[in-house]
Amino acid sequence: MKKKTKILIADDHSLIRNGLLQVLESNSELEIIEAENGKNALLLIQSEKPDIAILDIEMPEMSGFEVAEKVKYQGLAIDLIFLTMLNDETMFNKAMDIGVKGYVLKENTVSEISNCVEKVLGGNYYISPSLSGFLIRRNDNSASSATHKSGLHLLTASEKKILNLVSEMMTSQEIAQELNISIKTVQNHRSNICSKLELSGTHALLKYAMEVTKTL
Amino acid sequence: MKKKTKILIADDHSLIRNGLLQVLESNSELEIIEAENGKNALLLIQSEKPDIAILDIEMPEMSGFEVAEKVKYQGLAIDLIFLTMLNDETMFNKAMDIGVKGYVLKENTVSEISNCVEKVLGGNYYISPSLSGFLIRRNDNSASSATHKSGLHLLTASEKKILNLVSEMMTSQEIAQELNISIKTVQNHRSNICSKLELSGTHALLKYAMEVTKTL
DNA sequence: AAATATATAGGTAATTATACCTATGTATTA
DNA sequence: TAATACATAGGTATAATTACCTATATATTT
Repeated sequence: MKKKTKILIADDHSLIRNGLLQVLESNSELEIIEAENGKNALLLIQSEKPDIAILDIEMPEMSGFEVAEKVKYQGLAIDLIFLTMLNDETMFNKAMDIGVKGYVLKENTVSEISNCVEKVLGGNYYISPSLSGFLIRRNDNSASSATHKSGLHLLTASEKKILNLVSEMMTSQEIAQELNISIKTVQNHRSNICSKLELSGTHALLKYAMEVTKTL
Repeated sequence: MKKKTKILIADDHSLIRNGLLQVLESNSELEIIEAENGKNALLLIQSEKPDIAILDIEMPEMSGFEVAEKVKYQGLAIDLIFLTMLNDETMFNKAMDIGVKGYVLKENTVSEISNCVEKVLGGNYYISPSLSGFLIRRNDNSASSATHKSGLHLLTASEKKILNLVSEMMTSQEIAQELNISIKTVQNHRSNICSKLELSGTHALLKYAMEVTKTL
């Protein structure tokens, strides 16, 4: 008796889980297990050792991305597929960096999911066509000399520390007190970050800081 | 031969439509038709005259809410159920005002949908328990004058509109251009919102606006 | 030893946000 | 009719952010 391919579906929306189950169950080669949050997904990956995990990125307890990080860190032999509502380029790049094999948007058709699963089972990648722009841009960038989208690599340790506090909407005055340094130092760091990242405008830095940190 | 109850499912995500179909088809009393956007939903409501329409609010071409407005305006005999990702209190109140009979969050369980359909078919309302807070607050408002947690109820229509734009980190200047009004008007609205909500501090309003909108 | 990067701190100016005012026209309510 | 709420717009003041400077001490690299 041939061993079935085991697939984990992790999504907090039972409606979505149901839909996926429906699509995937039509292939009798597959054994399907489910998790309703990231924490359980990780536990099931560890105990049930599925071949593939389809992870919703936006989940309670632990995000799909966090699950992926831990899975990769622990060196578990599993292929990961991200399923998400948001076509966020930063998240997409982070997913590619971490070695995710499939990336599908929920707004795509049902058949995309089964295509994706088949491709990944065959050892290939599958990226939603809607995201091909991200993929092209990504290749262009790694070909030339590494212009990160986030630009975080350009920043020094102090600048990153301050960027974090900025992302929490702290004023320069508050940051200065927090770090026991002069407000002028904080202002200079902020200004330097802005010029390094080529940010200009009233709340450009705050906007950037929140965008960068919100997906972490 | 008894006439079947006809239900329209309108959602742009085929995954969701599939899930709903699965749940509702287990009841053989129901005849189900589908629409993948608001425009087609309205056309099908007019031509097929279903008894109930389950409308996704966030749809291309025409939102579920717009469909509901037109349906009510035309006096069509149909009960409406909103199915949405976002637990937006403003939208919820607008839905109740317009006479929507059911309001279910996609994050709720599948069984909620069938519960909801049954209740509405029986002539009752069905609101997701997750939204009971909205409902209570709504009742409190019409009765006494309660203190909302978010305080959004204290704001006028213009103030809410501006709060939304603030949450997108737009400057007063940008908001003024967007709305074709004076920057002073915008600044005054911002200031008034701050005092109404008892916000004080440098970016208090921005912080509040982002917190309120991020959980929707 | 010289050059470079970094953290620190000060100066100045322009723009913005908040915090107070006043005031007018309109619409609704008592 | 009088009172109230609201959207609009202006004035003034303070604090904050961004955008430019300069400058010093320390550590690292060449």
